[in-house]
Amino acid sequence: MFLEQSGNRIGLGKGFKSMTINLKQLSKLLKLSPTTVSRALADYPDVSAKTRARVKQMAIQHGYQPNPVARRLQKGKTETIGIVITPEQNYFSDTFFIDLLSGISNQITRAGYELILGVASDEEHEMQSMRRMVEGKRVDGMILTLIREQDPRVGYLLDRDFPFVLYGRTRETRPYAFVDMDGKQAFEKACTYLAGLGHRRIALLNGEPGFMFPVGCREGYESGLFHSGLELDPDLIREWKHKDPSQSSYRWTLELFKNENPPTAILFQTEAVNGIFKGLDELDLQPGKDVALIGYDDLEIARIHGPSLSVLRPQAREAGQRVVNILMEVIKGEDPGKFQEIHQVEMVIRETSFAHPDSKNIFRSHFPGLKNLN
Amino acid sequence: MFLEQSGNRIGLGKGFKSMTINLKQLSKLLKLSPTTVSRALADYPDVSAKTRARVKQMAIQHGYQPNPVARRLQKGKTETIGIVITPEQNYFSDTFFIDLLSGISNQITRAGYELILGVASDEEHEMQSMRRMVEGKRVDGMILTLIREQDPRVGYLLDRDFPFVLYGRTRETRPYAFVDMDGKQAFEKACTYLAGLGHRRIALLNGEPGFMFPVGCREGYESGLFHSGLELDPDLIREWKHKDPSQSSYRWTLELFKNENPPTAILFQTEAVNGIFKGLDELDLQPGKDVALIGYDDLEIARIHGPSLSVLRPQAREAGQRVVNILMEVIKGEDPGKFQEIHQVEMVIRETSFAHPDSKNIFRSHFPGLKNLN
DNA sequence: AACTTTTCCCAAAACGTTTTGGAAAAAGGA
DNA sequence: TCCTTTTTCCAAAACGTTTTGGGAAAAGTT
Repeated sequence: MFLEQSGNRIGLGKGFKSMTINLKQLSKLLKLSPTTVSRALADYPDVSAKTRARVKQMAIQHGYQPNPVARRLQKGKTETIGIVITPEQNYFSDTFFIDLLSGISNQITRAGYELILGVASDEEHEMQSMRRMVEGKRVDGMILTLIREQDPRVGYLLDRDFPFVLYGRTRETRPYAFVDMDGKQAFEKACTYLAGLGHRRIALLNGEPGFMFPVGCREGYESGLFHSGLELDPDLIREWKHKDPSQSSYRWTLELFKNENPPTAILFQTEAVNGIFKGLDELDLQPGKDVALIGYDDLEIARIHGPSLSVLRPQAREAGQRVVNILMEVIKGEDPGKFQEIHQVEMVIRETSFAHPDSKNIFRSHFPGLKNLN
Repeated sequence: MFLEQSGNRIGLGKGFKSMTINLKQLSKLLKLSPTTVSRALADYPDVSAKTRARVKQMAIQHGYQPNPVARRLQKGKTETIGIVITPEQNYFSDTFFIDLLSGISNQITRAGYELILGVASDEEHEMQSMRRMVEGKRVDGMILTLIREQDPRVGYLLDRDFPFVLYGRTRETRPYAFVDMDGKQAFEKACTYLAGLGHRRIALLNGEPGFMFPVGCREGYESGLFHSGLELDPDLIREWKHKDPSQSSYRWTLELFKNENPPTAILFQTEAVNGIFKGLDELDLQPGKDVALIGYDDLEIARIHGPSLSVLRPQAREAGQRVVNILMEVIKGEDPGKFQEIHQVEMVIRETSFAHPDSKNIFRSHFPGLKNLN
């Protein structure tokens, strides 16, 4: 009764902000030692059920929450994990990266941890931002994205035995933890699928070299061609740039069709879709009719252009959650080498991937002798 | 000499991670008290220039950095500021939001602070995430974006006198700090400009109602019409949705031109550009020829579609930096009401905003009597 | 009744800083 | 030389937790 009156109603005017309660104050209220209160809240068995209940009730009544900074100091952990993103990261283009981040963030919150964010304009600042976090003892672990084939960040972290998890993979012989999408399998599946629809000239508009992701895509593409009995034609492979996915993909699309034996299908990352559609439009080619398309990533733009885009759809949220769960294990001291996950990517067939009659005509015009188109 | 040998070369194999040095250890090395070392590094005047130099040199030699967690506890500050983003935030669509974030992040780092990120799936989780930061004493201040007309977050923070800065504005009578773009002035400028080019039917494809941003855009639009002696036609105003900017803007574009007296120009947020271009294409209208376009935000997609898009270009990076600088002042105890900034937005004229002959023809066909088109 | 075990609680130390309130030594003034 | 001022340093306290290492009381055991 007294408590109700003294605790909440009054003092609301101004000092509300400072009305946060202390462990010491709480323990005084309970006529217990701080030790016991702390242990009661942490469910230690050496505090009686009765007092534990009493403590907890009083704690919620006063809205007590342990000061995280103090706990971190005592525990010797920052309860924080770090991530550095870069604007170049056109992963940001649409829902994909935010989905990944969403999975990461939610899982981190669930663990009572914090996510600190660095934004770096280039490769050098990226490293600098990470070093600040690591050497400044600001985080317990790092999450790395947009991995390059040769990625100095990985070596750096391995050298000092600092916990980290990659979203993606890199060329590194020492064992490390990662979660990656099976881009290879995805592109192989898409390529085989298109071949099955009768396409014989399948182009690849791939991501920027230097990064690891396009490597898998290309492997899958080549493997898909091989298993379909098709030959690899270097002229059908192009790379768009991270800085201007639309412009570069537009340019490459035009170039692809200057080929005397142009493609009837294109595999690409969905970031590039605007450029491709513009290029095709300019060439008077209809997506899903004259040219089949399958994009990697199911972005919002994938659904706006003329016929809706068939896509390979990675589960970004789930991947983000796994990255965090794994990182927590690594922080606990588990062997990072044990955690190497490759997630399957589903294929969503929409309108751009069907072998249209016109597509077959184009095809025939190139190979007039052929009959069985499968 | 001895130091070189003992310090770096050896011990690299494994224990590197634990090779971080302490204030106590450092002071022992220097044969000084921790007090003096701490004060030397903080440039207090009561430590002699000689020892200060000695301390600093030893500090960098051993790579000493004060443990931020310990400092935070002692200083009673978290040295951390929080931000919560939501996937709905299609601000993420392209460079705009990442630019804002980049400005924020860099300035925070410069101040020696940390940026912690929450990702919330909806309005409710947004609040929840913020409360965790505030009531959990995890941050010294908050940055709010994507502000709604009635935004419960603002009231919440004002109620407990917690430092925060808005990127944007809301309907709230109590004084608070914000940085906002002058969307009103921008749209007024664009509208007036188009009117000056002879356009008499100017449409507005505005952002989702409920948010504050579209309010200013509309005000500017109406004001621009008024100053150009044009009448407001409610039929020329539509709103796209955050969830699917392309789809909804596509739909509304088609609808706009069902009007018996259709627009010859459209003002919109660039997020919606894909839908508009698709709609116009379907209607066989050429952007920059049959219809003038000016978008708000200079995104990468603004440059890919047929003619390059004229845009209103807010300086996101600068705004982000200002937000942080202001927040630091508010945290120090300055009156938030003193910090209310409205930044100008520049207009970049490219290809879609010129009054093309055809545009005038369309215009004439609607107002056959008129002569002076300005 | 005496001894052992279990239950329940707590005082003190520790985490790594910064700040407070001097104190010793050096320098200046008479 | 003695007193005052300035310079230079430091011991101790504090920030708010959690963990360590018991210790007293209660309950069991013989």
